[in-house]
Amino acid sequence: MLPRMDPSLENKVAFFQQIDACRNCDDESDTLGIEEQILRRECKAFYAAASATSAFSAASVRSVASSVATPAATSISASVATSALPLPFSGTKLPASRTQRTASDPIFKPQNDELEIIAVTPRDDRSKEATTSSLVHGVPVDGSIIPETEQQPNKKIARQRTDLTTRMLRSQSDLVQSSLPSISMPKRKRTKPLEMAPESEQIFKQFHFFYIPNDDLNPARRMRITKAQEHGATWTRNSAEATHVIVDKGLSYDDIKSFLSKNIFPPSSVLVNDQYPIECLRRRDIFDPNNTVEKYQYKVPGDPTLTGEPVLSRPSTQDSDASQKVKSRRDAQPSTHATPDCTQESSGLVPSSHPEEVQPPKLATKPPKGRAQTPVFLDELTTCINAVLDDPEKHEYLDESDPDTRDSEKEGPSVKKRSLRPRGNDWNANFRQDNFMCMRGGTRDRKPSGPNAGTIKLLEEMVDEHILSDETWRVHSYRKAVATLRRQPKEIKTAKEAAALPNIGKSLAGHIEEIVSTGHFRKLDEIRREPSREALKIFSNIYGVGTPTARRWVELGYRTLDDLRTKAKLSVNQQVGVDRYDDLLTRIPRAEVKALGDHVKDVAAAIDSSVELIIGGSYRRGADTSGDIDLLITKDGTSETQELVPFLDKLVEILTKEEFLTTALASHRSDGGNKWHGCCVLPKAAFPGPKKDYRPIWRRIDFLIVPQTQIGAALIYFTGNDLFNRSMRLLARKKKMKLSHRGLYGPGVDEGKDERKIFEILGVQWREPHERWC
DNA sequence: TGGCTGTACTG
DNA sequence: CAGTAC
DNA sequence: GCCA
DNA sequence: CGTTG
DNA sequence: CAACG
Repeated sequence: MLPRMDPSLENKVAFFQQIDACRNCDDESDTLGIEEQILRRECKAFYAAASATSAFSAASVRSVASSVATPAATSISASVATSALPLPFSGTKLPASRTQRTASDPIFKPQNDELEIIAVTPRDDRSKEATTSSLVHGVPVDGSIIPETEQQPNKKIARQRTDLTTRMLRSQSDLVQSSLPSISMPKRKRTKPLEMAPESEQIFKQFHFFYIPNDDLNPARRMRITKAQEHGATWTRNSAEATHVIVDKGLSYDDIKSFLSKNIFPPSSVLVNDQYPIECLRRRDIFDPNNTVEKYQYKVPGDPTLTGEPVLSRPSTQDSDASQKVKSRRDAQPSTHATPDCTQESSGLVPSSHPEEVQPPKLATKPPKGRAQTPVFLDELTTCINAVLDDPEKHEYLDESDPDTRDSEKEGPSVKKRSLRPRGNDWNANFRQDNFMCMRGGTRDRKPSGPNAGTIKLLEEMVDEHILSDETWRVHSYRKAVATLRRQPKEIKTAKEAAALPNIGKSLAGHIEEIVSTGHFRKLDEIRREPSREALKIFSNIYGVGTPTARRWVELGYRTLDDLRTKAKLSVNQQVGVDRYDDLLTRIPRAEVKALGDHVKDVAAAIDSSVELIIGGSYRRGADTSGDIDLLITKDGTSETQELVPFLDKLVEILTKEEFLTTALASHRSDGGNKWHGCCVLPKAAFPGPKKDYRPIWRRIDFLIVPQTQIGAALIYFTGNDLFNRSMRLLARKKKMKLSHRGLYGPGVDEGKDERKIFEILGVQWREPHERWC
């Protein structure tokens, strides 16, 4: 084990960093009055989140990437990733393993940037650095940093909360970037060694950032500050010299207004939220936060200038616009209701708490704005969806390369405002509109109609064939193309027309034309003619059977389910899949999903009335039938999955005893078991009609226990749909963050509790569950 | 030419 | 790890 | 299969 | 046989 | 599960 671990070195490094960060969370001494409370609050939250979380891992990223590629070629990297995976404990048992988990868990948190840095750093420096840094704080750093290839997560790494006695008050000078491109890397204590970015990326040079709270006690904030410094920014504590006032996420204008009024900020200073610097880095450009496509994405919630001005009012403009000045407008504002409802959806930032609506939400949300017409924002989700399955053009702003950008450094401290290309796009509006259309169909399926219904149907059939052929990426492309086609208001008849659309290339365009003109899709017909195709299809519909297995069986000469029953060796899950083949393929009427969910809720309430159950999946999106039932189980005040394990065990035990649950399909394995997969049947008692007609139909049901700190991310994940999730994740990644069912992570970002905030951070306009069909 | 979502269990 | 599922 |  | 991938 | 120690 030890020797092999080398590959996970990065993770280890990151792990230590995190521990370090956590440790510092406890740090309290502070001097800044107003922020003090805020700070503490934040630290606490972060600490909890950090310990409960585990999703941010480069390893997993790699793993995913590799899994996508050719199986053979990727095995190595994949294995590496796997080996580094900390298991999120299992639910049911193994208290022992838990200890280990605690230690390994944090490994997940590494941030991209850090890993990169580490990767480049020479080993020698590392150890040296580590030592140094530990001294810096006068705090014994737990197990030296990554000694060598040796250490294993195994070693007990106690997450000690050393009271940070040594809360160093950094002097301004310390804060300012050390001009020396330190050789060492900020592995452990990054107090001083800043890993300065290349000259070309010193986009913040000449800028003085003033943070609120203005300290680096919060690990997340510290990370952001460090990042900024590495890119040339100066961290100032002198409000008078601030060029940018960066307000932490979670703080609204109201929270800071008094602070603003008590200090003097230059009129030219810019008030932005913590996302702004991050975005600047991503774009490598100091853009105008007031004039971006994302509109108020970088403003502080409640900022009077936010509500006050119509979105378009100030086109590009220069600093002239007083709107972003921090200065004195503090007086006027509060009145401007903090809830900029109409102005921008971005207002979403509003701390409005939503315990999470449990079901398809109240209609209220929809009504917004009369200015709906404004093509103005395409929120990024739209963007991301487009990214994933649509329009290419609106991506431009994501460009990374840009030699041009940096040259213009000379400008004064004034903010350089560069408007991003305003994208004109009506089609975007169309897109949105269409999307709605889809949904609206209402409870019913929204597919029957549509100008391209015929074409879509054949293409979807082809998708199925490609699935059987295990042509993953082709399937992906077809799906995206279908999604594009689905939202076209007019019928696409020629290849040329088709090819002009996003996600439809030469090949598919040709197919489309063929379908439209001949009414047939030869390729499809051919494939279907293949003998054994039928068996292949039957087999891969078995739960627990994928195309490889199905194909193998076909090669072995099997053709029917009976063949399998008598001749094939079936895994436990596959046995269930075969035995209950028809049941599990039968769609579940919405009413039954609800009935099943209600039953579980009743039982759950009897065990612990404070536990909350939410039916996710397509049901939450408003589907009239579902393929299975997803139940998210959470409880107020929980921050770790473990806390709900006992409950889940009990729930399953009872439901099994009363024969609601008929079989378990998965859930165990050592640790990290946060879910239970199995089958259930509607209780006879609940069956409408004569008992004699009652035929229990086995349904797939999944329970997922989620600490409250991750419920938002979990909801997003388990609400889907697929394309929607992929879009979100892709977008997150483009923004150097990572989204998983546990939360959204990235430099300075760690959000899992609030579904809306995740949308916000990603710059995606909020969408109700029923609007998430892509 | 390489990427295309991200995580966890099974055998 | 390959395969499968969500 | 599409895209950057 | 238990672990690892 | 297959490979490994």
